[in-house]
Amino acid sequence: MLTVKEVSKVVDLSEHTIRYYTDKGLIPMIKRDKNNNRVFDDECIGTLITIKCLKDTGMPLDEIKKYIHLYLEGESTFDIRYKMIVKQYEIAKKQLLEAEDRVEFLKNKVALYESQHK
Amino acid sequence: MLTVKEVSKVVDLSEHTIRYYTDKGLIPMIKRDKNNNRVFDDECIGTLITIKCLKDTGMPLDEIKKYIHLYLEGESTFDIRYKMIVKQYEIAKKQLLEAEDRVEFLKNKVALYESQHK
DNA sequence: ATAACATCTTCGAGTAACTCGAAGGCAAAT
DNA sequence: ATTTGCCTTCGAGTTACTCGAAGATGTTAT
Repeated sequence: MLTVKEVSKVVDLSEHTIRYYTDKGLIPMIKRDKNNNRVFDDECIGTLITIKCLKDTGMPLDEIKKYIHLYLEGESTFDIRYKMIVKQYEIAKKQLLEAEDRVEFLKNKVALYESQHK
Repeated sequence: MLTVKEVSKVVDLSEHTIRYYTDKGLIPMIKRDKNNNRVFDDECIGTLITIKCLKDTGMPLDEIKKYIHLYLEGESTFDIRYKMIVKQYEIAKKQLLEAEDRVEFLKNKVALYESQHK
């Protein structure tokens, strides 16, 4: 059972961002303790990790929210959720190629600078 | 010599975004034709490609602008420019690892969905 | 020649996803 | 008892787009 500050370290997102996500309804299973503080269990943390991955593949928060809620609806939403994940998987693979290109590009730039350094 | 529309296809950025960049001063060497239309030569396109790469490694537009202008100042700014590029190169390598992790994560999710599909 | 169309321009408003700081509540430590 | 530290909510500000409207200009069709 972790606090906002603790999960912010675990998932590497700012405390502000984590509160923003909970308030937007992206982690609907989150509970509060007797002092009204957010408490994160393993399910919440797993959800946050999924949110982060989907966000980083460019999925808008509204669509991520939809995915989480479809998941909570159960088996009947299997097909649509599967399609959503496959789509992001394709995007992730494309992003990987682009990341490789950027590394190449900057590696060449660095090499160029170093060749000019007398 | 290309128009906004043409470069938008070459570098895969929207026409709006390209105008936004020129108006922000990120492509200071850009010229206008007799009808006041933006015209992009090879140098402009090279600059745009560099801008896109730096932006995708998370550099803010203001800092990219600074880099471009330092470049135009010549040799005296060599060291600072070199440091800026090395920094983004390190970030690009980190992003590559993260992109790999996302592909792995989503690949596993897809596999999980497919194992449950009867 | 004139009308229609495409493509360019500027401008201002709107949006997503943070990002920050202030003001205040509660609980343990000195 | 008060200071420290972490939590809360709220509202404002920022970045980087993103969009659409209104208008100038140049090209093509009749």
